[in-house]
Amino acid sequence: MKTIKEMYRQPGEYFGKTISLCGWIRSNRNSKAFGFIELNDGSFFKNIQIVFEEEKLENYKEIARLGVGTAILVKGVLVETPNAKQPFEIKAESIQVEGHSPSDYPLQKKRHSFEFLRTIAHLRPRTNTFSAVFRVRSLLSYAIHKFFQERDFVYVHTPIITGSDAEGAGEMFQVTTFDLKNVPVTEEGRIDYKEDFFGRETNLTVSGQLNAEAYALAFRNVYTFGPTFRAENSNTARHAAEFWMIEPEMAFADLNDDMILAEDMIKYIFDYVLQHAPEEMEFFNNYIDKGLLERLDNVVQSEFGRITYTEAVEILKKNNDKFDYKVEWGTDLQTEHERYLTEKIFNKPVFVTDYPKEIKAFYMRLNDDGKTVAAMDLLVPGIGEIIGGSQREDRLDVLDTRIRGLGMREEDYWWYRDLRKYGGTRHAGFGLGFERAIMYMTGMSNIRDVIPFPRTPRSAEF
RNA sequence: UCCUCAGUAGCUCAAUGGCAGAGCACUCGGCUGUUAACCGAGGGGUUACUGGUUCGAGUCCAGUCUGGGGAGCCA
Repeated sequence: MKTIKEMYRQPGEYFGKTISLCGWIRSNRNSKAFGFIELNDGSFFKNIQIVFEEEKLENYKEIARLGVGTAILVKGVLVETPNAKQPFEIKAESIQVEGHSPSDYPLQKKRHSFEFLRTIAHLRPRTNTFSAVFRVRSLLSYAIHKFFQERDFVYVHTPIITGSDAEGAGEMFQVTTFDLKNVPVTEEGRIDYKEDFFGRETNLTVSGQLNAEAYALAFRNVYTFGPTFRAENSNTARHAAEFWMIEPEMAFADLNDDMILAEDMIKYIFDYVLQHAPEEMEFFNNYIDKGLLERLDNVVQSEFGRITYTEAVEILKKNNDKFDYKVEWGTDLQTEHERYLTEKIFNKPVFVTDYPKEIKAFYMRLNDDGKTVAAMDLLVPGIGEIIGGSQREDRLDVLDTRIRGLGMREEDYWWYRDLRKYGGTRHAGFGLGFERAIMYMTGMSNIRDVIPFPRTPRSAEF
């Protein structure tokens, strides 16, 4: 059994030879005595054309009637077709049906809306677009591991179930074995979590960062790559309740090292996919986003922009008449401001650094000005924030002041504080939204279309 | 959660308050090199749901549900 990918990659090896292929019919056109089947076997983005003739097949009439989606086994000879649209085709000697596809098969050999395809998430990987998206997702995933492994980063599996609501970052999904119709309560009438499975309140993780820091302070350079959960009622094209995140963490590194790593990583993984999925990338460029390849080439070759929050505010304030929300130092940048920076001012990815401490998380390192923290966001055209990172606060007394100032309890962070107490050092890391990277890479504009079975508010059908 | 737009055949969409329509798909027939093949015929509807206005509602009004786009939160 051969694959269609082998035909396309080394056609010369197979010309004139009889080969077997199995796959699914994408289209079937025929006339009285001959017909053409577009076959896709999942090994490759493109299809191969099967020519079948009445005089060669005893089951010609049956084959001519087969619908889109039918699984078949084909034996035939690969021949060159220099004057046709396709480079070669299979002259069938026999075609056997493996699985029929009745006429109510929802996929047609024409364009469907992404909205409709989301309602048939189990069938949409059989379409061109989703075939390309999910092969790129796989390659991008591999490229990320390759990038970090080549640099001797240690891959750490941080927990999915967590006992800390660490960052206070958004709503969390609670994990419990309680019978929700009969929850144990204490004498004071509160929920008695001591009776729950873990003996405490637990949730699905919103970030592996705090755990990754512990391993960075042992292995120096580490990364996590796994699922993350946010129970926010976010209804946008860029948010999902379950998504994947890559979180590198480096000891003996500052914010500048962090940005260098982020830039190197983005360039490396994009370049890897461009080289290993040329057919898919060309498809995206032609049918999803016309300027895609040009923009990605620009990303791989250009230096990312860098600007401090304070400088960005100065620029944006001069253009305040263009914005619905006026910019003022101390407020967080709105989407419209971020897009203006990355799309109009820089026209390429840009790091914005050193945000006011009030609008950033407690673990970010306080700068010498006492007003800002060593944080960085990487903004990219079309998507917005794709990476958020920082140098971590490694001075225990400063960290404690921050924790208390935010009304949090030091004892809840006892092990995190231990990392500063015993051999603490400067360290930094960031979080890359994996799906946002895929969106940027493919031009797909909705996060629901780059996750195989997406989970969003009111939606977990598959 | 807020703002906004939409929901009509399997899909993509038309239809001035007055007979429910087209293209594609599907079924049947035809066709000797097709490329989302082509030609002919046919079947296919609780107009998202509930209520209201009206002689008459796909169309107007109210509510609900679902989806898209935008915002917030963020990755």
